[in-house]
Parts: sequence; C-alpha cells; structure tokens
Amino acid sequence: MSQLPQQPAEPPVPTSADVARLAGVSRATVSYVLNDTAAVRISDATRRRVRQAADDLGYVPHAAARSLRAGHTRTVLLPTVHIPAGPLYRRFHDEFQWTLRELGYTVVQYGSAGMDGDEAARAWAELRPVAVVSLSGTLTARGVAVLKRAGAKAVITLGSRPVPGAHTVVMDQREVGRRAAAHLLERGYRRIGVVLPGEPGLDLLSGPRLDGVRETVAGTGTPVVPLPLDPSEEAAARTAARCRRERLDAVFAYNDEYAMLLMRALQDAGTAVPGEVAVMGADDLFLGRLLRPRLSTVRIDMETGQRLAELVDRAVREPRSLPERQDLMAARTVPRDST
Amino acid sequence: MSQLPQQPAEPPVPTSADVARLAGVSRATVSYVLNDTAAVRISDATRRRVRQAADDLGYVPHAAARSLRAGHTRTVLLPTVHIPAGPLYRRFHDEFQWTLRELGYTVVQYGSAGMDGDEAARAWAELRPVAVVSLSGTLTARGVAVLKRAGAKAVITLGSRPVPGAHTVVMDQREVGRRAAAHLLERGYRRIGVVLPGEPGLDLLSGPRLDGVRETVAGTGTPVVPLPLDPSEEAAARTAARCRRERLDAVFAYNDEYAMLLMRALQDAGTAVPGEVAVMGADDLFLGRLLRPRLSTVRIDMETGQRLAELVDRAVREPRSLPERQDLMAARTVPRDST
DNA sequence: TTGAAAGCGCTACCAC
DNA sequence: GTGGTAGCGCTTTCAA
Repeated sequence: MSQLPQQPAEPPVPTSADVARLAGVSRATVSYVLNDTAAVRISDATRRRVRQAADDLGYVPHAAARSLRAGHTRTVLLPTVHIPAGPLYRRFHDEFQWTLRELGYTVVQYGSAGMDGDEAARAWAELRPVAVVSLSGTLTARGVAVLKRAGAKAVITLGSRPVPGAHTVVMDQREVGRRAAAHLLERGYRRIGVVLPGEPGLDLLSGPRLDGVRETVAGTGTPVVPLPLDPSEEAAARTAARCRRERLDAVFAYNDEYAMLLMRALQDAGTAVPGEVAVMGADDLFLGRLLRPRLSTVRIDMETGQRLAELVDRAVREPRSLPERQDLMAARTVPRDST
Repeated sequence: MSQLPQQPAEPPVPTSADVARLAGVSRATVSYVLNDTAAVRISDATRRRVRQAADDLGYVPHAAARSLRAGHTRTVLLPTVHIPAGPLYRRFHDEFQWTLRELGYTVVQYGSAGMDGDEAARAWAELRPVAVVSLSGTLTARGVAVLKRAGAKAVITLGSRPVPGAHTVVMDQREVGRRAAAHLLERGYRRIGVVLPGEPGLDLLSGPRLDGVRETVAGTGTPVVPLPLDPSEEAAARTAARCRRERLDAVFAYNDEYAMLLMRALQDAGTAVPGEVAVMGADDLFLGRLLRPRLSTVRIDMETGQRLAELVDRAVREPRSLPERQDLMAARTVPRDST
C-alpha cells in the first residue's frame, strides 16, 4: 500500500484511452479528431478539448498498435548499407528518403550486420514492410519469397543482375564502365587496366563496372586487365609497377579514391600521368578536381533519387504495372586532365 | 462465387494461428515452440510438427503484434544522420550497431528529413523505442521529454553541450581541436587559422572543434582566426589569400578534405606548405597520406563504438547508475609532413 | 455528433 | 504437456 520511493515507478505511457478520459469523450472520438477523419463531423469544441488533452498528456500514438489494426504498414525498409562516400550518393539518398516521406511512407533503415542473407530477410519480414529496397547484394530468391509472403508489395534490388522474384531491378552500374571505356577508346588508349577494390562489399559496384568496360571494348582488340588493389600505398606501388610491366596506357579505377591512390603511386614511381599512363576515376568525388592532373571521371546522374522513390510508390500501388527490369541510371563522362 | 483471375487476391500473410492449425496444436503451443520458452516442456514430436508447419507456411512473426503484447520494444532508434565519410566513422558505426545487436537490440535508423526537431521527436516516439541515440543536434529538451513520455528509457545525445533531460551526453569533439592546437603550438606556430565548413549540418562537429582550439590557445597570446570555407576551389583560393593577408602560419581545417582543399589552393598560389603556412586536418582520412606533403591530422580513437553500445545498454537497464554527462572520446595527433 | 465493441497477432497466465 | 483465453493500443463499423 505504501509507496516505494526507491523505484519511483515511471508513469505509464499515455494511451488514447487516457486522452479520452481527460477530454471526457470516447476513444473513438479521440481517434477521429487526431486523425482528422473526414467521414465524420465532430464539433469544434470537442476537437479542441481532445487536442488539448492530448497535448497535456504528451500523447503520441503507438505505431505498432496502429499498423496491427490497419493490417499493413507504410514502412519502406532500406537495409543499411554503406553508402559510398561522396555528395552524389548522399544527395541521391536524401532525395529518395525525402520523396518517400512526401508520399506518406515511413523510411526505416535496418542494420543486419552479422546475419546471412536469409536470416536478414526474416528479420526484415518481421517488420512487415510494404516495400524493401535493397542495395546490398545479399538478397536471394528465397529471401525475396519470405518478404513477399510477409506482405511486402515491392522488393526492389539495385544491382546489375535481377534477383528471381524481386519485382524490379534497377540501376545498372555497367553503364559507368561503358562510359569510361568509350572515353578512353576515343582518346586513343589501347591497353586498359581496371582497378578493382579489395574491400568486401564493393564488388557489387566494381564487378558490373568492369563488365561494362569489357562490353564496350569487345571487338576492338583492346585488352582489359583487371587490377585488384587493396587500399594501401604498398599495394598501390605494386600495381603501378604492374601497369608498366603490362604496358598499359590507361587505367580505369573503380572510383576516384582508388584512382587517386594509383595516380599517386604512378607519380611517385616517376610515371607521367597521363603521358605514359592515363588514369580515370568514377563518381566525381570532390577530390578529383584537386588532384594534379585533374582527374577525369564518370559521373552518375542522380536526379534519380526522386524517380526511384516514385517507382517504389508505383510498385506498391500497382505491382503488375511495372516491368520486372527497369533501367534507371544515367552516367556521363567528366573529362579533365588525367586522360 | 467464381474466381476473378484478374486480381489473384494475394494469399493472406500466415499467422501463428495458421501454423497452429496446420500442426494440429494451439496457438499457445506454437508460441512456446518458436520462442523456445524455457518455462514449459513440449514433446519433441510436437516441436518438430510446429517447426515444420512454420517452415511450410513461410511463417515469420509479426514484430508489431509482439511488442504490443510485450508492452515494450528492444528498438534502439538512430535518427539518420549523414555520417561523415571516412573509415573511422564507418567502423564506429559498424561496431556500434553490431554490439547492440549482440546485446539483443534492434537497431533502426529513422530518417526525418524535412521535419523540425520536435516534429521529428514525435515521429520517433511513435515507434516506442527503448533508447534513442541522436547524433544530430536537433534534439531539444521538449523533444527529450516527448520521448521519455513515450517510454524511452535512454535518450543519448552525442555532442558537446548537454541537452536538458537527456540522460547522457558523450563524445566531446572539442578534444579534436585541443589536440590539433597543442600540436601546432608545440611545433612553434603562433598565428592559427581554423577552417569551418560552409555545409549545413557540419557545424555540429566544427563548432566544438573550434572551441577546443580556443581553449588550448587561451593565455598563450596566440590569435585564432575562424575561416569559413565553402567547398569550392574559388572559395579556397580566397581563403588561401586571406591566410597570407592575416599572416597566419598554420591552419587547422575542420577535416582532412577541407585541409586538402585549402592546401591545394595555397600551393597553387605559390605558398609553401608547411614552410610558409602549415596545414593540419582531422579524421585521418585515407587521402591524407596521399597528399604531398603528407597531411598531419588528428585521429579519433573509435574503439568507442562498442563502448557506446554498452553505455546504451546500461542506460536502458539502470538509468540512474549513469552520470548525466560522460566523456567517451579519445583523440590523438598523427604528425606527418604538412606541419 | 458521439459511444460501444470487435478484432488485428501475439504471449503468458491458469486450467485441464 | 497442451489448450483456452485475456488483453496490449488502436481504428472502424454499427447503433444510438
């Protein structure tokens, strides 16, 4: 009966019932008022009382209860991924999230560090997202099936190769490689190396970029030499030496950072850039302009953040109106002085 | 009565009741089996039947229903923030998430682009997170109150100044500035500029870093000149000119990227680095080693990702055992050739 | 214009 | 060992 001052038993979280009690109305009325339900007309006096009571109590609706009742969520799940550094991706990401929010979705990033693909898919499915947009490549056909079974209307993967069952596939990074290769061929280079990052997780981008180079070069008799490269200066020095040994006259690096790394190693070894070996990057990172020579690069056009969001919305609303596979990436070369 | 083949009315999402029906047991039993409830003993035969049924149906539990029933969640909310590029923060972030997951929490990043602080806090509160770890500086005392009212056991802000009501405050970026200033003083520099980024959002880090410089320099008679800098080459050229005009002999830049930008501008203007003006960065980005001269920098020790996670856990379990304010950041200088 | 009540999927108490 | 069932907070018919 007596209070226990040691554990001041935090006050319970206010519910809509508490609001109703305080305002002297029913829970139904509270719901109508707070959701501005159009189908029912509530007197202004009541409205004010309810709003006031909600404010006084610091009432915030319980999302889980709401979506349980509704039978569906407006959650778009974005499995956490390490967005490549750089303003482009950042802007893309911002636009994407912002547009989805405009469209009434709740964007949730969900980390799944240390789970395998199917395990992760189950964890995601527990949240009953209406859509999943996966940038990581870990989604399998099984994972997609689990998500669909859990009510996901749209499962979208961003990659080069379609995942069976996933509703749409977009953003083909091969285009980046194609642009780079076209640019290098046009400038007369005929022995091309392609730097591939050693870091795990990046092969999702680098693989397709290499494929794009190969496609474009095919038939021209130009050899393409893959150059795996760890992000260290020692490794870069070895790769620089290899460029000379293989008589490469141009190198396309996975991105601008790797390009910078290799360019530095080449220059330290006394190799002229672009005189002896041209270097080209990708992603148009800010640092490219600061290098000497200024780095030629491939820029991804990212007005697509909004378009991707709209695509998600459409996939949710009328899944069958979308083609299984859709391209959504534009890339263009930014020629500077390193090629 | 007849089927409508046009809209094949997707099959309903399986519930535990479906599993129970298929396995020929009650919903209670399904729950016991799938949650490995220790307090109750179920025959192996039944266990297998239940598991099999769940598998066959592709059953995944409904997180919202579960937490509604439980009365609480294990969700740690991480308002989306633009993590500064660079492997340090990335590792920090990874460690943090991974450790929390180990401890049984569900880490959810929630974007709140385009909401003001209190609006965002309400949106977060709807998810009834057990803890909120905010890196953005938008959390006000009101926002904290809303979250607490909604059941959040811990609200942790990472910043320099405490937010009233927030349970803990950690990671004081001033330390970065202090280290840089100490290093520059030690090397004999006596007129110090501090580059501040123009990009919005970054002042959360840059402000405290500047303060740290000021603290350390105080009493030595060394002037500290703030140098706002937009990330463009033109702006950098102007700032470089200003360095000469103000007779600065050293500049500490908000981070390595800004340091690179300024260093390039200084060199393009014929100013010797570090001969005439020393340049120091922060965050030890990879590119620092590739510059010539190699960039001196301040490195944040990020073994703290795990520690922060453990702190969150403790704050959730025994909120009153934690001091309101706690420091959790270590930084050390990485001297190279630019100072 | 407002209220009563059912039920979303799940778990945990109590019976059998 | 297993089943019945109440109830978490919310929305939404249906009645009044």
